[in-house]
Amino acid sequence: MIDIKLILADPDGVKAKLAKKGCEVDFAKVAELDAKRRELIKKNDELKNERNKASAEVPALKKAGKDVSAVIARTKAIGEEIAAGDKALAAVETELNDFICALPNLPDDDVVAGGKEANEVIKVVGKKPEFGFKPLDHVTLCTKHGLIDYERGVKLSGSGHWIYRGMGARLEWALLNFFIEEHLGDGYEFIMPPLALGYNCGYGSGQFPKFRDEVYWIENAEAEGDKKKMKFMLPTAETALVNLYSGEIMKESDLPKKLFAYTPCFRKEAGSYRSEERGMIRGHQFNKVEMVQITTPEQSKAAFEELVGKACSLVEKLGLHFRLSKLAAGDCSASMARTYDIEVWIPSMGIYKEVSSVSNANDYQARRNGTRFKSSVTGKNEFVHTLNGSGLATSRVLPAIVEQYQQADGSIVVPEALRKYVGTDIIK
RNA sequence: GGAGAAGUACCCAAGUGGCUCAAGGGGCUCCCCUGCUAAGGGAGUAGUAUGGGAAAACCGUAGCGAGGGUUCGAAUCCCUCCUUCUCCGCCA
Repeated sequence: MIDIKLILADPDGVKAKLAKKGCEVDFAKVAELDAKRRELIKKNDELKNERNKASAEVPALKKAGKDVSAVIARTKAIGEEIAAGDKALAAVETELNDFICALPNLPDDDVVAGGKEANEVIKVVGKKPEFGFKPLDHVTLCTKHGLIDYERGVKLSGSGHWIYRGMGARLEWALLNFFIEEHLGDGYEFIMPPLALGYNCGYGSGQFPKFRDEVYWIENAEAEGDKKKMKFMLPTAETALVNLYSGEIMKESDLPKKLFAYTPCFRKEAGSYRSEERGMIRGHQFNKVEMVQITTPEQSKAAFEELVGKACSLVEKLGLHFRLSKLAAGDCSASMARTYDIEVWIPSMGIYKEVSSVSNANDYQARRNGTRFKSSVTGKNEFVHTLNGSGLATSRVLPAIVEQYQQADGSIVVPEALRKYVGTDIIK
């Protein structure tokens, strides 16, 4: 969430930044509510002070054998006033909090305004493969080689589900292994989090309340109506990892914290199907290795570059043609100040599809979930910065590999980097 | 899933309604005395969040696992929840 102090100090500046994301806001209400809040706190604190003092007289008076009924009557009256004040304060704070929490993160200064159309391609790596034959699409190729069983996936769990089989499962597993080894080599810690998370994780990562309808909820029949008892299947490991140290004060010497996790990811993806997205371009469950860094504010820019570099390096080592785009403010997700996407070429679709999205949330997520560290710069507890990047999601890498590496005879060459995991050079 | 016990600060721990706005240790920090390694003496040690204040000072408020409640007053009594430990049950 955005620091309310920043909103109060520079409402127009914040407004201008949010406008880059296409978000129109009016902060008059915030100033008003905050003034009301302070007034109520002041008044209530004074009343509490009065009550504490009066109440402290009681034992002394009792000891002296004096009548305490007058004091008690007075404190009782004050108590009633405090109760009313607390109630009013809670209402104001809830209203204020709901408003602030609904605001997206501020984009970085160098992130341009606008939506998808304003995205900027930063670099292109490799070339579109040229086939001396009519190339097949990945659905045909995967079916032909028995790599993916689309039909039985649907039979078991409905549309948007598929089954990796045989060499397909080995290829998928090889990708995951390859990513994991790379991250281990870079000194990142391997995390295997729970796949079902509590509401607080969704909130702390900035995905809730806005996206709470886009995840799968596991309902607890006995806890019906109680949100806190319900769990949801994680839509990305980011949701778990950025909450790892929530509510804690980290040591500055432990930062930057470099983590990665392999998890399946579960998403409803309601209404987002497009006719050309056949096969495994968009599914309800897919595998992803996610990188997360938790850093000091000073470290976060370098950490972002590192994550982008790592993600690019993975695609590059797989020998795939891809491009790197810097997203415009409106195309970054709500929690993020900046995002770079890596998109890999899918020949059959004639477009680039995202395989990695690297983002810096700055302190937006940390403010929501309360992750801080003792800063040697300010001497105070400061919020950390959180960054995340897919490294990588497999569901589009595998189609890209299958399509980009297909041969005239229909066989598929296994990328060099994966051979030791797959156990073969070519899938025939 | 069931039964019992517990959760107090960096750690251990006292504390069943008001001289506890949390005792006492340990540890840590500083000072003194000794002296180059030991031992002793003294002081400090509730972080944090938040309101007032130009303010580093200073004055309040909240805070004893979390959230409610009772009360003039709650670490203490009541309710709900979380976590840990012990035992039982179930189990891939």
